[in-house]
Formats: sequence, C-alpha cells, structure tokens
Amino acid sequence: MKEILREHIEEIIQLTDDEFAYVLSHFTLKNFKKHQIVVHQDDPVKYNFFILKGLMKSARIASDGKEHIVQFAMENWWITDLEAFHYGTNSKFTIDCLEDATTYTITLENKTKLCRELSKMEHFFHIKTTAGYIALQKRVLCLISSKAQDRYHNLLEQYPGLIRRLPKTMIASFLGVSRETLSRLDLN
Amino acid sequence: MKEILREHIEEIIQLTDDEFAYVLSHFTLKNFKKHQIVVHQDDPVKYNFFILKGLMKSARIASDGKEHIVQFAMENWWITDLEAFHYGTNSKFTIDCLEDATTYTITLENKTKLCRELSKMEHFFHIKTTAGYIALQKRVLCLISSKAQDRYHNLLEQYPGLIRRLPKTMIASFLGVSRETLSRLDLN
DNA sequence: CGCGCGATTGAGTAATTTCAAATCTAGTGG
DNA sequence: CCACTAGATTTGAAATTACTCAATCGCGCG
Repeated sequence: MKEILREHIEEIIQLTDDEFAYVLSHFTLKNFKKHQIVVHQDDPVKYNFFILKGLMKSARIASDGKEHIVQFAMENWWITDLEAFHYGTNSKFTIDCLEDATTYTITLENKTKLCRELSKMEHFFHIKTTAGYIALQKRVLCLISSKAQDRYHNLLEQYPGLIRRLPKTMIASFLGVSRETLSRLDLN
Repeated sequence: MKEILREHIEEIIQLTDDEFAYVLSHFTLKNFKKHQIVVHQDDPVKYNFFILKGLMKSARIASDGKEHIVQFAMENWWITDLEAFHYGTNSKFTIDCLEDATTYTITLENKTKLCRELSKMEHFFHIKTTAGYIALQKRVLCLISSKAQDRYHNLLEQYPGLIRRLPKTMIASFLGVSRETLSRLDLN
C-alpha cells in the first residue's frame, strides 16, 4: 500500500524514508464497497482521494434527474470535488464506487500543512493539478470540436484500460450523449 | 504595470519589496497589436502570458479549417498552451490578440527557477492552476449537461464583461455551436 | 426458471448543421 | 455628408444528428 503511494509521488519528486513516513502520516487508509457513496452532492467535501485499487466516478444529478459524469478515476488517480474541497463549499457532485476501492485520503488541513512544511510536496501537487488541467483542456476541445463518434474513439484511444471496465451507459454520460445514441454509433 | 502584477500575486501570497523585485526580474514586458499572433499552432511555446491590458484567444484550427476556441483571456488572466509550455511539445493552439495587448511573459526556465527559489511562488502558481482546473471542470459539466442556450446564459452570467468585448461568432465557437445556431437562440 | 440490468432497436420529434442569400454596421475615402 | 466596402449577423430551407419514449433482446445470477 505505502509503496504504491510512494512510487506515485516519486515519479515527480524524491523523498527520503523519513520524509515519506512524514508524508504518509498525513493520509488515512479508507476502504469502500461497490456502490458506496464517498462524497454526497450538496454536502461538504472532507477528503481528496488517491485510489490504490478500484474505480470511482464523479457525477452531477441535474434537476431533471439525469446523471452527468464529469470524471472517472482508477488506480493511481486522484478524485474529489476540487472546488468544494479547496473552498469549503458544498459538493456539486456525487462520487461513488463502481468497484470496491482502497484509497489514501487526505484532508485539506493536512494537505495545506504538508505543502507548507515540505515544499517538494507543494511542487508535487502543483504538477498533478497541472496535468489535470491539461487533461481537462483536451476534453473541452474534444467536446466543442468533435462529433460523438470521434469523442468515443478519442476516449478509447486515450484510456483503453478504463473503457473496458465501464458500462456503455456511463461512457455515454461521460461523452455527453444519450446511451441510445452511443449504441447506434458504428464503433469500429 | 508592476503594481498590477504585484497586486495580482498578493491576492494569494505576501511579498516583501525585495521579493517582488526579484520575482519581477523573471518577467519580460511585451506588447502586441490586435490580430498579432502570440503563439503559432504546431510551434513550440516559449512563454506563459499574464495580461495587463487587452484580450486574447486560444484556438485550434481543425483539419476541416474550422476554428475552435478553447480559451479567452483578458486583464489579470493568464494564457498559454500549458501542455506545450510545460512539456516542451508543439502548441495545439494558436493564441492571438483580439485587442492590443500588454503582457508580462515568463519562460518555463524562469518559472521553474522562481518556484524552486521562492516556494511562495510555487504556492501561487499552484493556486492559480487549481482555479483554472475548477473553471475547466465547470465548463466540461456545462458542455455535457446543457443545451446551447443554457450554455450561453451560463457564460453571460459568469463573464458578462468578457462577452461584451467578443463578436458572437467567437462566442459560438467557444460554446461549441455554429454561429448560425447561436444567432437563432432566444437570448433573453 | 425467471428476474433484473444493461444494451440495442424502432419510430417519431427536436436540435443543430450546412450552404446560400440577405441584412446590418462600422469605418474609409471622396 | 454620402457612398462604398468588408466583416459580422441574421434568415431561410434542406439535411443531418441526436434525443425521447417504448419495446425488445441478451445474459448472468439467485
């Protein structure tokens, strides 16, 4: 468990054993079961989640009852409602488990403390956020410039391992089309 | 000029006069004229731009010749192709001026140096990137969950000052609809 | 076997695009 | 002050794309 987090962090910065032990002490290991809700829409967000094992999604239920999936996260990905987490507002999204999950969670207080006391960790989070920004920018471009079919292929190409674990209904929701439309596309 | 940048940074962190002078020495003041191209699609990206005055857009020209606007930036906003800037790859976008512009530019080398030497600045950029991430996440949600009309109103509500300075063609491109469709919407 | 869930298919409707033409507007030069 | 032009915006009409609602299919599991 520890090793996974350590390797993940050390892809970006180097830590001594002591430093890593200190970093680790700011995280809490938490397990969740499939279908378990980790963040409730309209509730405050306590944690940022680093996924060791499992699969989650972050989605918003619109007023008409439809679910719009904003993010998936699997092994070695982070997930939370970053806005609510950072600004202490209520979550716009519900985050739940598509598979049983094991996570390291960190509170905002601990993240802030860690960044203040170990500037390498601020660098780490900065780089991670930058990568997330870049990924979102790509997604925006895809959404405004491509037809549903190309969006599907684009996703498949970028995250083939993820797609295999997802029901098509959810892929459709993530792509911003109805499940019927996705089903009618020629996916070859 | 200096004061604008200083106030912008000091919204997030505190700097002594000496520190700010040091920070400032990593930036270069650059002026651009309306229609001038600041970053060419498929070229490397030298700078991240902080806009003191003016208005720019970042857009991708697709293979069919259509322009898809990914970002606008006006006073006190940052703009670049963050992926190309950080990873040294070629820009996916063309960034150009919709109005005459005055900017402070910073190279990746200087940004990295600044972050290493003054950890407060790493914090500053981290917070800025986080805010950008949050804004993009909102945009993604809007794109997958709303009709064109609601997307327009959403944008108008969030950035009324920006909309007033933009031709409708560009707003349409930003929203991911054709200019004809935007023109036909009932915008009241 | 039969239930439940996900995926597909059909039919009608709505939203959006495309291409073309018309209209409007701001700036320029006479 | 007017005429002219270039660019932006709007409008029209047909074609495409996607959505909704309903029905059906397929499959794994108790």
